[in-house]
Amino acid sequence: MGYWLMKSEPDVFGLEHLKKMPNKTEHWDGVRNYQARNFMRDGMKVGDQILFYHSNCEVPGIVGIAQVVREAYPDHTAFDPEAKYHDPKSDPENPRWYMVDVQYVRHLKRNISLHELKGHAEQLPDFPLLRKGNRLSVIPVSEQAWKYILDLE
DNA sequence: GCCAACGTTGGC
DNA sequence: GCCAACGTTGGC
Repeated sequence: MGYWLMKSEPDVFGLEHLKKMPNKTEHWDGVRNYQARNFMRDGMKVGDQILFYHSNCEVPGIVGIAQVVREAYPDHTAFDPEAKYHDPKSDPENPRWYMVDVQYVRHLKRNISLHELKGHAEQLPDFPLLRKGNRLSVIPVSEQAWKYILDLE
C-alpha cells in the first residue's frame, strides 16, 4: 500500500469540498509539475492512502485522509483552451498531464499544523514537506512517516 | 503583501 | 548547454 501527501488550497478546493462531491470523489486535475505528475502517473495505485494538506491558508497543515480510487489518466483540462490550466503542448494523442481520482475518507480528529510537524522534524527525517522551499503538490510519504503522523492525531 | 525557493522559458 | 529573466508556490 502506498502513502502520499497532496496539497490543496482550502479556499479553492479543500477537504470539505471533496467530501461534498458526488461519491465524495473528484478528479485531481491541474497538476502541471513533472515530478508531481510522475508520482501520480507512475506511483499511485487504487487504494493508496493520502494525507490531505491545506496550503496557502491561515493554518497550513494536514486536515484529513483521502484515497486513490482511479489510477492516472489524461488530464483533459489541459486540452481545453478555456481552462485555467490549459497547456497547448498537451493534446489527446500525446497527453502531457495526468490526473487521478481521489475520494474523501475522513477528517482527522484535529488538524496537524505545519508548525506542529516542524517540531517533529527529528522523527520525520525524510518528510519532504519539512524541507525548505518544497513546492511539490504531490509527495510520497513513507509508511513510518504515515504512522508517526497519524499517531499525533 | 513580501520574499525565498525553485521550475520553466528562451536567447545566445 | 548555459544562464538570466520570469512566473509560481506558499509560509509568514
